[in-house]
Amino acid sequence: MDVEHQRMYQYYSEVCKAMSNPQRLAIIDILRQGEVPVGNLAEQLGRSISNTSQHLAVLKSARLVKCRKEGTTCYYSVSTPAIFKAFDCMAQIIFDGMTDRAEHREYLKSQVLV
Amino acid sequence: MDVEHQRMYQYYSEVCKAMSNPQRLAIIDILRQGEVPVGNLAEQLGRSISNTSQHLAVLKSARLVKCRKEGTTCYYSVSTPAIFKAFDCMAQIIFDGMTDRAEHREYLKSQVLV
DNA sequence: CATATATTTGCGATAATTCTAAATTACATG
DNA sequence: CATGTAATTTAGAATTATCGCAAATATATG
Repeated sequence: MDVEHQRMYQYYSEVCKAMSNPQRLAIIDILRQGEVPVGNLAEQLGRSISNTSQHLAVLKSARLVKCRKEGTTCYYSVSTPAIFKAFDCMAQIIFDGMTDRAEHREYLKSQVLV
Repeated sequence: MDVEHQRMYQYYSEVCKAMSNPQRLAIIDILRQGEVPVGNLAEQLGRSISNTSQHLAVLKSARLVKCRKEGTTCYYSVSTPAIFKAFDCMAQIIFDGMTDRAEHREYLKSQVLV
C-alpha cells in the first residue's frame, strides 16, 4: 500500500467518521428536504441550537454540508447528492446483512415512516 | 424524530464507524479481489496478522465481511457488494468536495494506481 | 442599542481507538 | 501424539476522541 493510497483512505475515513453519529445522520436525512435553517433543524431533532450547530460544524469541516446566509439565518444543505447515495448504501448494507425475514419486515416497517 | 428512526440511525452509524478507519478501508479495497486469506491481507497491508485480524473482527461484527474456513486458512470477503458502492460514494463525495482543478488532477492521479 | 440567529469556547466526564506482545485455539500432517 | 501453520483472543497501555452543556461571543437587522 503506497503513500497515495494511504492518504486516500485517510480522506475517506474522515468522511465516514463525520457520518458515524446518529445525530448527524438524522441531520443529513432531514436535509433531503433541501435547504434548512439551523433553528428548524434543531427543532426537528429536538436538540438545542448550540448542539445542532456543533454537529453541523463537524459535517461542514468534512465538507458534507454547506450553508448560505440570509440575514441572521443560516440555511444548510448537503454539498453533494452523493451524500444521500452514501446514506442509502448504508441502508442497503444493513438490509443485506439481515439474515431472516422477520428482520426484513421489521426494517421495512421503519422505512415506511420516512 | 421517533424511536424507530433513532434506532435506524444508530445502525447506520455503526456501519459508518466500522468503515471510518484507513486500515479497514484498505482491507475493503483489497477485498475487491474476492476472497483473500488473512495472511495475504496482512502482507498486502504491511501489518501483522494479529492487527489485521483485529480489524477484520471489527468489520465482521458490523457484518461488513464474512469468512469461509478451509483447513487452517480463513478466506475473507465482503458480505455484500453494497459495501463497494458505499466505498465508491466516499470517493464521489470527496471528488465533489474538491474546489479546484489542481485538486481534481491530483486526486485522479492517485486513482489510476488502483 | 436591543433582538434574533448562530457560532465558538471551555470545560468535564466518559469512552473509544489502535497498536504491540503474549497466550490460546483450531486444524492438518508426519 | 507432537509439531507447525493460521488465526483469534486477551491484556494492557498510551493516546485521543466524543458529546453535551453552559456561557461567552459574533453578526445582521430594525
